[in-house]
Amino acid sequence: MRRVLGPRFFERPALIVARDLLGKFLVRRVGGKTRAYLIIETESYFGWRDQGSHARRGKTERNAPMFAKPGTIYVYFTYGMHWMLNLVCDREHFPAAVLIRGVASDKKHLDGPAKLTAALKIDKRLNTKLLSKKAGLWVEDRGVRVRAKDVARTPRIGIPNRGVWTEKPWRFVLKADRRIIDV
DNA sequence: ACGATGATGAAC
DNA sequence: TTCATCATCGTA
Repeated sequence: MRRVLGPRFFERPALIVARDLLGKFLVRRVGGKTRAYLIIETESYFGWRDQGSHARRGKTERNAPMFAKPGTIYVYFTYGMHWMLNLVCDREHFPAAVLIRGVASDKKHLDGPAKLTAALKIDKRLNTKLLSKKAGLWVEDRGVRVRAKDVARTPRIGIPNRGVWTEKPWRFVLKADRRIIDV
């Protein structure tokens, strides 16, 4: 079973999409080579009120892709060094996205949002594009069933001093991914 | 545990 | 103009 996920998958609340992305595959085609990576860690960012989100102060030049159609790729540069990959969710004009924080292949374990973008050669050239084979980046459902007991939820990383928004358990981690990869 | 990295947007 | 940020690596 191999199904490319389209806008309909992403046209749901970011919290739902973040959970549902665990066990799906992020597929990258670059230089004629295609590689698939199991998504093992995500975080959701939801609406204007979310004080952990780039959209917390409204639309800006940088965060504009968050307001675009679901399935849009939002890549931003931070700390002067790192590219972050986000997949836009929910309806158009509502700022919501899922940050992809970790992926794994049979060879590599890319734990950390900047590690995976470096390894997959993801940078601003993908920003604002729709996930698609044409863009060279898409998501596939390959039939992996993720059970509730294999999912850990924690507060999001790197969001200090934001009150209740710091505590929201909006980070999702797939446990025991090694077992799933070996299947 | 801390400094370097050096884009972006907001606070001052 | 200065500061914090959805981090990581090297050095201590």
